[in-house]
Amino acid sequence: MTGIAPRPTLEAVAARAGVSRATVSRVVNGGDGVREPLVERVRRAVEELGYVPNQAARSLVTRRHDAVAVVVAEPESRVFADPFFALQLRGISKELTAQDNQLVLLLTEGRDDHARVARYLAGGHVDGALVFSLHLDDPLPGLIQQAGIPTVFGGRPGWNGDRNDVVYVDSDNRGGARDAVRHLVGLGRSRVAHITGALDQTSAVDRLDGYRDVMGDADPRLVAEGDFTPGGGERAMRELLDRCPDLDALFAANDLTASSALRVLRERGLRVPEDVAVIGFDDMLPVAEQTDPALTTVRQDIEEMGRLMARLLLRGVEGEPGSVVLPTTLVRRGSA
Amino acid sequence: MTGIAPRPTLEAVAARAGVSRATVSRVVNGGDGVREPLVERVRRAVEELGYVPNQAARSLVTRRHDAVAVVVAEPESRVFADPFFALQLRGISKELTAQDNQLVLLLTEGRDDHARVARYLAGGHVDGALVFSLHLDDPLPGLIQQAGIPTVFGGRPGWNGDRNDVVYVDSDNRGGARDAVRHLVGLGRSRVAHITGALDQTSAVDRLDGYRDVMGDADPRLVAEGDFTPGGGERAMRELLDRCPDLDALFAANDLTASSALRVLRERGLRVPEDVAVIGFDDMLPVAEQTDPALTTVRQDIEEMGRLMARLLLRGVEGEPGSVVLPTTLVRRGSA
DNA sequence: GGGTGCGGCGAGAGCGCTCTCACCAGGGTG
DNA sequence: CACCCTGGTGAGAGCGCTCTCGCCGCACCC
Repeated sequence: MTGIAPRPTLEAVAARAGVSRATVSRVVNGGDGVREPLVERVRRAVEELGYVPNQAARSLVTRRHDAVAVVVAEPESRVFADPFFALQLRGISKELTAQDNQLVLLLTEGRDDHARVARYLAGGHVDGALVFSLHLDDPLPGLIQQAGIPTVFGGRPGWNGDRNDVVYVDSDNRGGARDAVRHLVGLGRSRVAHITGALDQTSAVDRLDGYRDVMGDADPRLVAEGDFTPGGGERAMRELLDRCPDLDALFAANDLTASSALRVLRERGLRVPEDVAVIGFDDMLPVAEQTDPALTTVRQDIEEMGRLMARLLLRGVEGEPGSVVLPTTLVRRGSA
Repeated sequence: MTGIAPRPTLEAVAARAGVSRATVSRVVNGGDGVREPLVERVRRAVEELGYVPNQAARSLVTRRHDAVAVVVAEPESRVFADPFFALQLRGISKELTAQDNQLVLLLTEGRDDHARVARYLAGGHVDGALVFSLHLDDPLPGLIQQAGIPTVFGGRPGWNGDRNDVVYVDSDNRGGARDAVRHLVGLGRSRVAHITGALDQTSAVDRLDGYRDVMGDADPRLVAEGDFTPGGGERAMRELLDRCPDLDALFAANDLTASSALRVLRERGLRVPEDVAVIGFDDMLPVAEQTDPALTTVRQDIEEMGRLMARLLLRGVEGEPGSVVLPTTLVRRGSA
């Protein structure tokens, strides 16, 4: 329909401003070492022609891309229906935008995709990668490390400790869990139960560890395994009530779990918080605020985690000594 | 730490295979017009050297990028905590991956970002754009159309009709709403209320229109304005009950709204579905299945919408006559 | 006044690829 | 036997940019 406007090149701008290509390039890239009147003339020419640098040409010589890949391994669809990830993505996007970087999103579906992602990353299309490693046995992080590009992980990767060149950003899952359980104990509760998350994820393991830090191994029957989903939470809660009808508090591994637990408790005629005090984890607003009663929970600043991941990556992973663990805060509402 | 492996070039592969650069290029790009033995030799050389084409160099000459931008205007943070978008993104990602395209995610925060996005798109970094235009007064779609790159919209854009060169993918919001309301009427309900979505979004307007298609303008007091959020749903439900205590059914603009309405109804001592039958919209699983009773709702295949958007864009927008509206289905659960 | 230094600018190479074009077989055709 | 295709291959230009290098003019100093 419309004639495609031929995009102006550096050459065109140079001609219009009456200078060389090199000078235009200098101005476009910050203008150091060019005298003011020339800078002005070039700026005007750029403006008038609507010049936009060709990123492909630029990358070809600089070998930089001003682009970062965000890799999300998604073995189960559950992960993606999770506002958690969306918020983190948002934080990442904000930071990248602020630094004039683009966000290339790589979602993987199953094992076959791993090779594809690894090839893409190794292919030098992006300057770095932000990786969400969700499961302990996920081969993806390893493949990516092999690709040899700067990488920051979201959440502590499973193979912990043995590789100290790994940079990650995580919440203080263990500390947050401790705070929650201590709060319950401070309320005078002594039979504090815990529904874990999916234990192939470090966040779930860390939260369980936090619980144990306070409760010790007192009564192992007070711990039931969940999987972060409402369905798993429901099952675990029933299990717990059958095993330990005398429990007087619950620390759930996340808000979704806590929310289903709340339903089971009501169904059994137990009052919250009078009979059983309940605390969740995440502070996912649509969930935590809408339960009845509203959920006391451990807040983690998810968006900030994302932002930090991006910042760490861009500031150059090499310089950074290690990882960042963000603090959590207990948010008191009605349930405990 | 490690010596950075110098990535092999076409030249290197050509040398190893004993052919010219041109021939290697041909093989890498499909191998048409090259005789079998040569193809084999080149393939082996590629394999041995671990050659990966340099996308920047390629784009420089082809002016293609094999990358598509996904633009999400996000005036409110609400949008992003929405699984809706995540699912669509997933569909898009699957389709793009299948076609060897990359997904560049552009999230906009407020007005200032619009110019940035427009510049990026006009800058020819991507081959096309998928745009989620959420609000009627959003200037972004206009700006993007100006950028002159192929575009497919997610959801019918606000400025409807007057531009028939606009391609979009949408659910049959109006038809789905009709089905829902008809179902309620079929249940013998006559006082069917409606809580709308945010009426600056076409999906909300279309669902309201669907409601009116069945109910006519009978009793305007049976319609209350919501905004797709739980808070708005709660307020609207109270309003409705105060105005029309005799209502016996509710069609809510989405599941989140329906879910809060359910809570208000219970709080007022009304039974669902005996006293008031309730239907939502979306079939967002974590929400719709976890309410009490489980929510009857209008399902839209969100992931398929995303996939279709990508397909439409890649298949060449020019050839396509127009837009696609996907059907919805009523999912019966306990609430109606 | 002639060297020396230095900062601003332009010339030109070259990043790794695609694509046009010319070349060169080899096999039909008149 | 000269001719023309036709299909496979290589040579080479050039995409738009950055960056090194060398030149030039202008102090500055001995």
